[in-house]
Amino acid sequence: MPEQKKYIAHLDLDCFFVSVERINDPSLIGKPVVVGGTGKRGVISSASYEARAYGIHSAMPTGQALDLCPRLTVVRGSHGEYGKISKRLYRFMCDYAPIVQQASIDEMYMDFTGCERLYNNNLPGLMHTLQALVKKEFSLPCTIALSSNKVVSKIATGTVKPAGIIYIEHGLEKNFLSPLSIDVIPGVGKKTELELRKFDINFIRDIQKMPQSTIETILGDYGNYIYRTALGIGSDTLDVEWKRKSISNEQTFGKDTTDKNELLKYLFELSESVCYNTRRYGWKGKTIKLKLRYSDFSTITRNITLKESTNDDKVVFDAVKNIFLKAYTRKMSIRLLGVGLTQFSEATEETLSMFRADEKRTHVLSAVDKLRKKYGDGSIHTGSV
DNA sequence: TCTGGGGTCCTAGGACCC
DNA sequence: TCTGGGGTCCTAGGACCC
Repeated sequence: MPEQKKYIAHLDLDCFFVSVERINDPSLIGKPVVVGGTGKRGVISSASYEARAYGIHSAMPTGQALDLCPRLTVVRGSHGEYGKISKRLYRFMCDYAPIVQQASIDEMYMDFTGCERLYNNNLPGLMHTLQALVKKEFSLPCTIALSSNKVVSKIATGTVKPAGIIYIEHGLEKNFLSPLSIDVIPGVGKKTELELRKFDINFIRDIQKMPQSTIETILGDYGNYIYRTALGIGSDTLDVEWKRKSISNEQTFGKDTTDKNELLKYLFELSESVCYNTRRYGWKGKTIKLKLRYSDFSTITRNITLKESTNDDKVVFDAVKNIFLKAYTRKMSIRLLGVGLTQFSEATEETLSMFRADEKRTHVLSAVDKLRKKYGDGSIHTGSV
């Protein structure tokens, strides 16, 4: 029996956050609009195509975007809603594809291998149907690509956005990729792009033409991945069992500060919210991470691994406070602090009730969590510094 | 109006153990 | 005893993605 042909689709929602806001407020349709921070230090997280025409893109400071387009509409956005819609769309697609992988809040892969006959030997036609269904059922525009593997499909959606459909036939992957710029390869960011351009490598065809060893000399082991991608070779296996590996919370202040008491107060709140989220998963973390960004944007991180995993606000705060006081050495104001938890284990009933004192504290914490759920996040704290 | 917030993965060095 | 070699865990930093 000949090897089965793989059919991997990549679906990408077009300027997802903006599209959702346009459902809530149709007056935004057709206008340059962005979702992002409206404050002094805000940045863009999603830009409509009308806004992109002005050179506006995600991660750009909002102020800069307003300079480029003074009539730009900036919407704060409702991130909880985006996650819910994303989940609904995932479940919707599970009715059409036997395997679906949620790749991010606005992207998914679908494996249609073996479904050719089910869809009348017309999978490209199915892509059009799905696109129309997403528009009809979710009022969201999207782009879909179909090819033999994930990375080719992902690159392909990027070439036909927004509202595009593209099908790369088996065997034509290399031809399709050859005229494209190197920076469309997922994983090639600013640094790698610059490094490759130094060697006059500007298009994927430049990589296709060179021996694999050359690119490996430039990029090390990473060159192997880049080389294979350039040839159109990539994974055709979907990862459906993704598990979160860290939970963190960070905050950039409205104004930089050197006030230690104020900074400790922030660390306390960050510790609280990280622990709250960790408890919601029923997990405990063993490694606690502190992130500190000075006003000159230089950033340091400090870790500490505990003997026992925890999701207790006080334990995390005490550890974070400790490493913060040691790490804050420069006489410079701070613009951001972050707290994170990793190395998770399940917080089993057994471990939760190992000690009486612990148990008592767990009761207090779950009572606090209930109140939080009822009255919102900022309503209650378990103490203060 | 200079630069958010949530993540993942990789590297490299040091500690420590056998 | 002028000092190997793996393996694993931990830490710090950095590139990258959405």
